Parts: sequence; C-alpha cells; structure tokens
Amino acid sequence: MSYSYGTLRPMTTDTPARLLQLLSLLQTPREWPGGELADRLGVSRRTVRRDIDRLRELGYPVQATKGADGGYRLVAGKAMPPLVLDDEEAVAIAVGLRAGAGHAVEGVDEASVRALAKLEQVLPSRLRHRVSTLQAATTPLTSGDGATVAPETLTVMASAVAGQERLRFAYRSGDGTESRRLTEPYRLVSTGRRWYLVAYDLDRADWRTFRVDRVSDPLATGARFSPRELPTGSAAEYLRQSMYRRQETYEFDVTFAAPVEFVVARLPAWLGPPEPVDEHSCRLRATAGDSVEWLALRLALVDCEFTVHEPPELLGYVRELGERLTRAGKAPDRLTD
Amino acid sequence: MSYSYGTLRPMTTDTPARLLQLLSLLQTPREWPGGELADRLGVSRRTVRRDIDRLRELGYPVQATKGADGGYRLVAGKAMPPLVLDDEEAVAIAVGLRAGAGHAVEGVDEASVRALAKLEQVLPSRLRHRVSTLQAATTPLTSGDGATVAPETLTVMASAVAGQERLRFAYRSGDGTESRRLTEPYRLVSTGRRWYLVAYDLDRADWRTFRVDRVSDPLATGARFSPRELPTGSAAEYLRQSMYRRQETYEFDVTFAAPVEFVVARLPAWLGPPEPVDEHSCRLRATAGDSVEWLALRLALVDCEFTVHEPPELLGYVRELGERLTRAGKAPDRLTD
DNA sequence: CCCTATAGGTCAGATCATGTCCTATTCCTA
DNA sequence: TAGGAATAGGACATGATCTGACCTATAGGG
Repeated sequence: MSYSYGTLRPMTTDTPARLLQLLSLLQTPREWPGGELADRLGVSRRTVRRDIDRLRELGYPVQATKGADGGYRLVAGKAMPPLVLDDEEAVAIAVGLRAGAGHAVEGVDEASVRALAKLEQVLPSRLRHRVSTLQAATTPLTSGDGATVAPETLTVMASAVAGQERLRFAYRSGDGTESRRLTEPYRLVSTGRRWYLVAYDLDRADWRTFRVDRVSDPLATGARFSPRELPTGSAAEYLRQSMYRRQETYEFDVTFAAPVEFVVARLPAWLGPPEPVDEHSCRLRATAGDSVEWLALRLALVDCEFTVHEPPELLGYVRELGERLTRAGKAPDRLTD
Repeated sequence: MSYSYGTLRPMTTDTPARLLQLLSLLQTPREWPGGELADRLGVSRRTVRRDIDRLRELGYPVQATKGADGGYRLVAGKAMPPLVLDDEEAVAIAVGLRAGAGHAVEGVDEASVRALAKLEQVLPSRLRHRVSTLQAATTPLTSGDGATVAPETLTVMASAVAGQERLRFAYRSGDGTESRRLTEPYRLVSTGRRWYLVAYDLDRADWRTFRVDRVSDPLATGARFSPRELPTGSAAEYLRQSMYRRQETYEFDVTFAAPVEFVVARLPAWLGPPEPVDEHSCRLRATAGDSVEWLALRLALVDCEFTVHEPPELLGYVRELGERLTRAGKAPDRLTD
C-alpha cells in the first residue's frame, strides 16, 4: 500500500506540506500513535500535537484514544475533508463511476459525472491506461442497442458546463444527418438511462437538447461565455417539454403476478411505483424513453410472472426473447465433445 | 455549487488552510485568473503566485495560461492530489461504489472497497442518510438469490484488514448453523460476484474463509494484532483451494450462435473467453460460483441464440424463464381498463 | 501501581510569510 | 502592428509564526 503524498517526500520543512501529509496518513483507517507520526513527518512530538490541533481547528475531527495503545484517527465530521487516494483506489473510483454513468440513480447522476470530471482532470496518465483497460473489461448492462455513452464525452461536457466554456461537437440527429455544432452548454440531464445536454446552439441561435450518445468528438474551445437565461425554468423541465414535443417516449403497461413491494424492489425507482391490483398482483403504467429491448430485460429481471399490455413492440420482443430462451433450454443435440 | 472548505472560512490568516482552500478551488474544472483567486482567498496577488509555486513544489501540476484571458488550472500530474469533493459528489461516489460492490470488475474490487471504507470513515453523518436512502432506490442487478452483501459489512471488514484490528462477527454456515467468530482478518477477496474474507479464526486456531453474505454484525474490536503468515501464498490462492475442497463451484458449457468477439463483449471478463467453433459460433466452458439464475440472465443479456449443454440445473432454469416470457408475450386477456 | 499514551502551557530563537514595489514575457485583440 | 492583460519572479522590510525543549495534568490497560 503506497500513500503517494505520505511517503514521497520524507524530508520537508514546509508546514503546509506536512499538514497535507498528516491528513493523508490519518485517512488510513487505523490508529496512529503520536510518536510514529512524529517519526514519519520528521518533527517533534509536540509539533505533531500542534498540527493535530490545527487540523481540528480547520474542521477535521481527529479523534484521540488516550491511555496505552492509544493514538489518533480521523472520524466523520461536518464537512468532507480532502480525500487522499492511492493509485488503486483512484482507479477503482474512476472505473466505478464510469460504469455507473450508463444506468445511474436519479438525483446522483450529474453529481457523479461532476465527480468523475474532477477526478479525471487530475488523474495521472499512467492510471488513465488502467482505467480504460479495466473499463473495457466491464460488461455494461445495456442490451446492445448501441446507444452507449462514452464516459469521456460526459466528462468533457461536464467540465464545459462547470467552466462555462463553449463546446463544439459533431452530432448525428435522429434521421441520420450529421452536423457540427457550436454551443454554450447549460446543463447535463439524465432520464432513466439516457443522457441529454441542454445547450444554446450558437449557429441556430436558439436552445436545443442533444442526446449525448449521438455526440462525437466533443471539444471545449476554451472560450468563456456568460450563461444565458433558459426560457423555461429548469433544464430538466425544458428537456421534458422537448422530448414530449418530439414524441421520443412511449407508454407501456404491464401487470405483474407479484405484490407491489416485490416488484418495486426489483425495478429502477424512476419508473415509479406500480399500483396494486390485488394482494398478489400489481400493474405498472409508465413512460419510458429507452429501447423496448432494455425494458424487456428489466422486466425479466423482476423474476415473477407478468403480462404485457402495451406497447405492441414490447409484446413482440418479449415473445421473441421467450422463444429464444425456450430454444436454448431444449435438450441439446450433443455436439462433438 | 458549494465548496465547503472554499467558502466556509473567508477570513483566515492561516497559510496551510489557505493552501487547502486553493487546492479545492483549483479542482473545479475551469480557469481561475489570479485576481479572482486573490479576492477569494483574501490575500494579495503576489501571495497567490507564491502559493501556486508552493503547490507546484508539492507536486501538484498547476498549469497557467499566459496572456489575456489566462488563468490557473490543475492538470494531471504524476501522483493523485487529494480530491476535494462537495457534498453531492461525495454522495455520488459513495452510492456508485456501493452499487458496484456487488458485481465488481476483477482487479478493482478490493481497491474499490478500500476506497469506500476511506470515504465512509469521514463522510459527514447528514450525508450518510442520503447515501443509504439513495442506495435503497438503486436496483441491484442481482437476480434475487438473497445472497446480497451489505456495503457496511464490506467497509467494516476492509477497515479491520487495513488497520490490523481483530474482527468479531456472527456467521451462518452453509448448513444453516449460526456461530460467533473472533478472527484476525487477513484479506478480502471477490470472485465474480461474491465476496470472501480470508481470516485466522482465533477460536478454531486455524485459517478459514467466510462468505461475506453470510456474515452479520461485524465489529472491529479495536485490539491490534501482528499479521500471521498465510500458509498458502496469496489470499486468492488460498480461497481457490478452499472453494475447490468444498465443491462450491460448478462447471457450465454453452454454445453461442455468434462470433467470439460479439459474445466476449457482452459477458463479464472473468468468465474467460469462449473458444471459437466456426466463424459464426463459439463455445464457452467455464466454472461459476454463482447461482444458475444469475448465470441464465447473464446469458440472456448476450442477445443471441445459444444452447445450454451443462449443467442440467441451468438448462432447467433457462427453459423456465423462456416459458415465463412466452406466457408474458401472449396477447393479453384485456383487463378492466 | 506503573507505564504509556494524549493534552496543553510557556519561552526563546529562528524561520517564514506577507505586501509593496519592480521588470520580463507571452498571448489575444483591436 | 501596437496595446492591454495576464503570468512570472526578484528584492526587501516588517511582523507574525513556527519549532523544540522544557514542564505538568490526565486517562486507560495490564
């Protein structure tokens, strides 16, 4: 286990540097006796106590166990202290966040992309390799409708939104036409499993929404702008209206042969809760913007009997999947072994 | 957007505090002109330059854009700088890591748990609420075989391993008998989707492996120990042997009607690659420790025709799932609407 | 009861950090 | 092509700060 900023420079007479180093040491989940800290930091025991005091004044709650076998330890406080991660931990977080970027939880997703952007901004390049390699090894849950979002695209966009920099990218619209866009990015929004960028399109001189999976080669130009006011309240609201106008959603209607609680625990929360029909079944009517393939798998994952009422496409795909599995489950013609 | 340590204490004459604050400001993915930094930090422009110099000496690569519209910005260096996260980002990372704890990527998983433990050690309590609430809203991919691992259990264990503290917990063994264990935890290992603790059992005076999903009420006692030497090389190796002895795995054998590349991209990498049969099909023989239900879903997600050869249980479950989906896809008897 | 931890006070001397000057350099824009 | 605005950095005097070496008080474990 290597704590980069803890062990790299053992001889530093610089106070602020020592404080950072101390913070990094204390973040290891264990007890640190004052003597050991003094050794590691190359200062006297008294100074360590003073440093700990300073950390406390700064708001980091350092807990001390008195008596023999005592020591210091960083505990939960009222604000987040700076996280000191070693290489592997940083990679793990990056991979985790990138994997989650596809099918995120409502309310966390854009914060998660922001965190990812922050992390990747400072991620050493040798770790970048490992992240992309490992990410390639991850199998996303997506049912292969091809509309996967590159995490790089998301982070570039998030940086541009945060930094108020103009964003240029290539866009492939719904009917397949390609175009290049120069925009003032306003906000990233995710609905269910899909990401959208709400931005002011400078060429068209109007607000637009872009599906992130149709964006390629995003580039923050570096030019700053002062944000315009979005005509319709929030970005999420604007997106909702825009999607509604374009009919990019469909309604579905399914009955499950299981109690509401059972179903609710096995479906993404953003679909909303089903309404109970009776004690042993419930019915879900909702709107989805995702492909029917994905929805069908989601339904299969619920792991109970169900019936599809709407839409016909979903019905068709469920039937097809059922037949495929039935074929797969037939006693196999023995292959050559 | 609130940067806790950036805005909480505007008047501080303390240099180390100011450096941390500066680090936090620079972590926003944007350009910061020196004047603005000077204002925010309440010091002169010259001092800001000096601080930036100090950060650079500490190893944080601060990039400066010269000329009009220039500014400072933190870029990737050779080591990870401490991450300064705001509340939402911290929550997002925690939720992401907890969600990923179930079905992690090989090679990242235990680092991911370590990172989670580090983060939760210092996560303010008000954020803890949000994390658990949001996590409840997440639907794990697990096919409901009940063997889900509580992230809290994992983090407590990871802390105990890192801090070399004795660990006490209740264990429900395979045949259902309950027992209390006092152990010296050695390493956490994950295989595929399941977590194991390799530890020295003090009562039995021997090494044991424990399935984490069968552990409850884990408690780090606080008592330290000096790690013993594991008789068999690495923890992963020990676990493999232990599982082999107990026959906790099964072999499966499936043929896909799709090229190797197609299948490989849609299956977890730790299953290993299938071997090509011909240009349009390939066959996968591997060992799984997971439930057949989970494996069946994984196969369905591959989204191509396939045939199950072994084992019979898998064959049965695939057939059952297929029939259920076929029933679900039948033209529904119209319910009362 | 003793040992070993943290906790904190005081003091002198060395060190460090700050703001205000100054000039050099680079880049964008007009 | 000239000008403006930004970073970069040297010099210096003043004042604050930091450190180590003393010291005592207090709490827990064996």
